Amino acid sequence: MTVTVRFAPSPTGFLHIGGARTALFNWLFARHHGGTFRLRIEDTDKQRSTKPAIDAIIEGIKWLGLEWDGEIVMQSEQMARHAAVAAEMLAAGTAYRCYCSPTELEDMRARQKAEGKPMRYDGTWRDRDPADAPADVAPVIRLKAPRDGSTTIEDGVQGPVTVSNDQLDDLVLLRADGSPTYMLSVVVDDHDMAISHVIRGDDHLTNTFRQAAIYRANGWDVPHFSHIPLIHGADGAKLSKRHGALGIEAYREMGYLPEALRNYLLRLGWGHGDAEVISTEEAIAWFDLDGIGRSPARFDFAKLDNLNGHYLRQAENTRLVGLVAEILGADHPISQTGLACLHQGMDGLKARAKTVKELAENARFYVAARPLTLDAKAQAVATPEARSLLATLLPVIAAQEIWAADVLESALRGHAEQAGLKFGSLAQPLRIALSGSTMSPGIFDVMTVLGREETLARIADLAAPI
RNA sequence: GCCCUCAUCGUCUAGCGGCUAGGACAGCGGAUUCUCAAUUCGUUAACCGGGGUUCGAUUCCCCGUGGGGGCACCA
Repeated sequence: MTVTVRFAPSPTGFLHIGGARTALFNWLFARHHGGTFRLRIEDTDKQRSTKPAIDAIIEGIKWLGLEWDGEIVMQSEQMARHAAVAAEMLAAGTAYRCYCSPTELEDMRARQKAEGKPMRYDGTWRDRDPADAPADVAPVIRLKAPRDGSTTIEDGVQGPVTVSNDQLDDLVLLRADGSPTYMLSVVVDDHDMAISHVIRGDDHLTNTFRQAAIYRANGWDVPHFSHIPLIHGADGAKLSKRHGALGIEAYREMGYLPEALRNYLLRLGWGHGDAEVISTEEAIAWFDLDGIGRSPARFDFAKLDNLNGHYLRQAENTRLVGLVAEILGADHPISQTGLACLHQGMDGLKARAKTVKELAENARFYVAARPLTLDAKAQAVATPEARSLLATLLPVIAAQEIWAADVLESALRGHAEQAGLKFGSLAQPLRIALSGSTMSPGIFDVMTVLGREETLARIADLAAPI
């Protein structure tokens, strides 16, 4: 069987984390089966769809590395086709015109709610003579849905799910203004695009029964559905705008790597034995519907951080320098020597960061101009004693002919021993002189990266005058 | 209100009738160490409740409780 899947976001906002995971699962499923992954923008709601949202979604998908196949389908461009299908259904007798006004429908629902009955269209116009149609009311077109029996779908995640057909009403296919509803549009588009598997959020599960009725009314094959549970916030509440429902670009800005986010999202709601760190190749090889969990998962930044740190350590230095320079360069342009320092110091830097943002902050001292500003903790270390200690260290360091980490280390350890000092007691003053902070990569690596001249100058800046 | 659905450590999960209920993150303790990380060793911690079915239930069934979703001329 040819596998064709799609990701079909509606551009009424950014690409949020749940959507990103849905896209990822679809992409992996397609790649796993050597199938096709399509992108369709469901922009039929002209009021709420915006161009910036479309761009943000496309950018987000690209950033995540989920390349789609073929052209992007804009749902709004298919509206004439959707309307034509509605007309065919009318002609075939699988749909009918309904002249109920919105007020009548509201009253109907209010009455049903009061009586404790399910809120559904009662089928007033289903069998009524079209001759009774009021002349001044524009009708909607409704599906003539099956009323008896029940509908079962074999969901790839939830298993068989059955709903009694009396729970389903005659949904609107075409609005009074002639525009298609979402229910019609998705079904027609999925059929036209030959979608074989629909993998989407849980929130569509009960809609699936209505959609299945549209497929059947047209004699079309019903695709295989899989409904994945939604992602919740850390507190278990539904992800809302104020509850961490951030756009994917926010994660980039927070300093997460796309491969880390992919790995995290994959594990959130999908498992493969004990596998935790999963490469994209492995993900493609292993991904299956069976592994998708049935219960909603909470988003956990601590685990994302851990994974991100892992991928940061794996990442190419050149790439990281580029990302860091982008952040640091926003304040001041970075000099060539600064860039060189970032390159050379990156091994030491990336081992200590969880996010690109943190990496950039930790790297700042390499590109900072003298004299360095000491942070609060560093200031506490910069006592008069520490300053005079630095003064005594200066000639020892300056005397080194060979500027290399191991040479500097043995020189300073030797000096500490001679002076009867613990090595740690001179390491911290040196660290704050070199980096302005109480934590940094190893001081000998820092010295090597900064070079003799800059190292001596930074120490001299802080050393007590002799 | 009606319908659908879910339920294992704090979190993500493994388990698919018989296990000392496993792993990962976080936490805690130790080792290492020039700081912070990384690394490494160890450790705390879970089957929502009640009924069944069965020789035996985390696992199957029912009820309850709790969470989520849907019930539009939104998508």
